[in-house]
Amino acid sequence: MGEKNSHMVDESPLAFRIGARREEEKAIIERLCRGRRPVGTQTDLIYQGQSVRRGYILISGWASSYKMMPDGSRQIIDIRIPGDFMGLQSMLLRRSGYTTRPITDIQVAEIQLDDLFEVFACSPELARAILRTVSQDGAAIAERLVSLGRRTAFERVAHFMLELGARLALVGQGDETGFACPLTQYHLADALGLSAVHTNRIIRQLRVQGMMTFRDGYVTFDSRDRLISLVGFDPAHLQPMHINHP
Amino acid sequence: MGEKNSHMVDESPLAFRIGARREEEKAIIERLCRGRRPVGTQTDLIYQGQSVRRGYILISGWASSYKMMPDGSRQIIDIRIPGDFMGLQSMLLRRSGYTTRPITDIQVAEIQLDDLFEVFACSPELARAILRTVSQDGAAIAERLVSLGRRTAFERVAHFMLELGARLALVGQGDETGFACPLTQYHLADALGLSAVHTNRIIRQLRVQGMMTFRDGYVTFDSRDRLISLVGFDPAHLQPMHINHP
DNA sequence: CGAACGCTTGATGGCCATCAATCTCTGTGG
DNA sequence: CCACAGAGATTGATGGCCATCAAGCGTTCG
Repeated sequence: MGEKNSHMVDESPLAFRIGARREEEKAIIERLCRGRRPVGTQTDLIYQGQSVRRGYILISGWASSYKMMPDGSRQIIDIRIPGDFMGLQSMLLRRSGYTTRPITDIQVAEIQLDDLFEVFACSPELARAILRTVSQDGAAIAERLVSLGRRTAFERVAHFMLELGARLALVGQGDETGFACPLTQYHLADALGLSAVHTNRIIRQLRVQGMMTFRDGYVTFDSRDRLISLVGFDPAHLQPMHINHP
Repeated sequence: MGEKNSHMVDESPLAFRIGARREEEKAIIERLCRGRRPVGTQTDLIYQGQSVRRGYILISGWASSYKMMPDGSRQIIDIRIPGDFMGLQSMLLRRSGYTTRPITDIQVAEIQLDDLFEVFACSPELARAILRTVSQDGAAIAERLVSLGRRTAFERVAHFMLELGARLALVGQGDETGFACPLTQYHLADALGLSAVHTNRIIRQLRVQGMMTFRDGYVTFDSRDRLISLVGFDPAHLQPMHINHP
C-alpha cells in the first residue's frame, strides 16, 4: 500500500519516479526541490491567462489543471499527482491557457526555467529522465484525447481509473488492488467530458458488475484483470523507469 | 499566401517558426535538419507499438499521428505541419503509442536524441525556443482535449480550422483568409471525435452560414471575425515567437 | 439547525452515430 | 475510348448514448 512507501514519497516522489538511485542524482533533484511550500485548496497555482513564468514540482497531494468554458462548464486537462511537473507550459509560452488548482492541500517546489537548464547541463542522464516524465505526462493527455474521442462513458471511466492507479503505483501510492482517491464524481465528470449524473450511473454500473468500486475516497479494483481486458487497457506507456536502463 | 514565403518554408520551417534570425542559430538548425529525405503516403514513420528510438522534424508536407481502436475506428492525436517535431515520445519512452503516417508526400529530417542534447548544450536560447515549440504542440493537443470534452461538433470544427490556420500562418503557409488543406472529411472526423457523416453536415452548415468554406483542398474563412467570436476562439497560445524576445 | 457539498435516481429530450443510398471525380485496364 | 472500381462527398431516416432537468438523500460544518 501507500503506507510502507510513504517515506520515499515524502522525501522526493520525483526521484522515486525516475528511479534515481545514486546519491549524486538524488542530491541534484533534492536541490531542484529545495524551497518547498504548502498550498491550500483555495489558492490557484497558475491562473488561466496569467503570464508569470513559474513552474512547480508537486511533492505531495493532488491537483488539477483545467479550463473554464464561457458557459460555466469545465474541462479538466490533467490530474496531477506527486512527482508531476506543473506549469511547464506557462514557463515556456507567453501565457498559460489553464488554471492549476490543488484538489487536496499540497506541497510544491517552485522551480525556475534556469534551474532546469542547469540540471540539463550537469547531468544528461537526469535530463533525459526528466524529459521522459514530461513525455509520459503528454502521453497521458493524448490517451485521454483518445478516450474522449472514441470511447464510451463506461470505457472512459475504466481507463481513467486504471491509468490513475498505474501512475500512482509509479510513485509508490496504491497498487493493483486500489488506491486512495480524493476526487469527487464532479472531478471525474469534468476530466472525462461527461455529466456528473451520467458519471454516477457508470460508477454504479462498474460496481454492480463487480469490476470496480469508488466509495468514500477509495478506489478498489474488484476484478482488475477482467476490467482491463473488457475495456482494452494497455499500460505500455506507463512502464516504470530506471535511470541508465532506459 | 503561402507562395511568397515558400522559400523560407523549403529551407527551414523550424527556423522560421522559432524566429531564428542570426546566421549562427540558423546554422545550428540547419545542421539539425541535415539528411532530409522524402517519405511517401504509404509508409508509416512511426508505428504503434514500435520501440525504435527515432524522431523527425517535418520539413514539408502534412502528416498525422493517430491510434487505431480495436473496433477499427481511429482517433487522430495531432495533425503535423511543417516545422513540427514528430516522435519525441518514442525517442524518450519505451514504445510509441501511436502511428505517424504522412497525409501528403513529405520531407523529414531524422534526428537523434543526442543531436537535441547537443543543441541544448550549444545554445540555451535555441534550446528554450525548441522546448517552446514542443510546448505549443502540447498546448494544441490540450486544446483539442477541451474541444472533445466540452464543445459541440460545430464548435469543434470551427476551432480546429481556426487553429490550423493560425499554426500554418506561423510557418508562412496561408493567412487569415484561408489555407490549402489536404485533409479529407474523414481526417477531420477522426481528429474531432465525430463521424464523417456528421462532419459533412457541419461543414455544410458553416458554408451556408457564410462562415467558412472547405472545398477542393482549400479552406476559406468567409467571415473569420464573426466565426471567432461565435465559437470563442482564443489564439493566445499561438503567438509567433522571437528568439531573445520571449 | 440550516446551508453547502457530494451522491443518487427517475424522466425527458437532443445531439450525433449509424445505416443506407446516391453522386462526382479520378485513375486504371480492357 | 469506355467500363469499372475506388475514394471522397453528400443527403435522408432511424435510433441510442448521454445531457439536462428535477428531486431527494446523507454528511459536514459554521
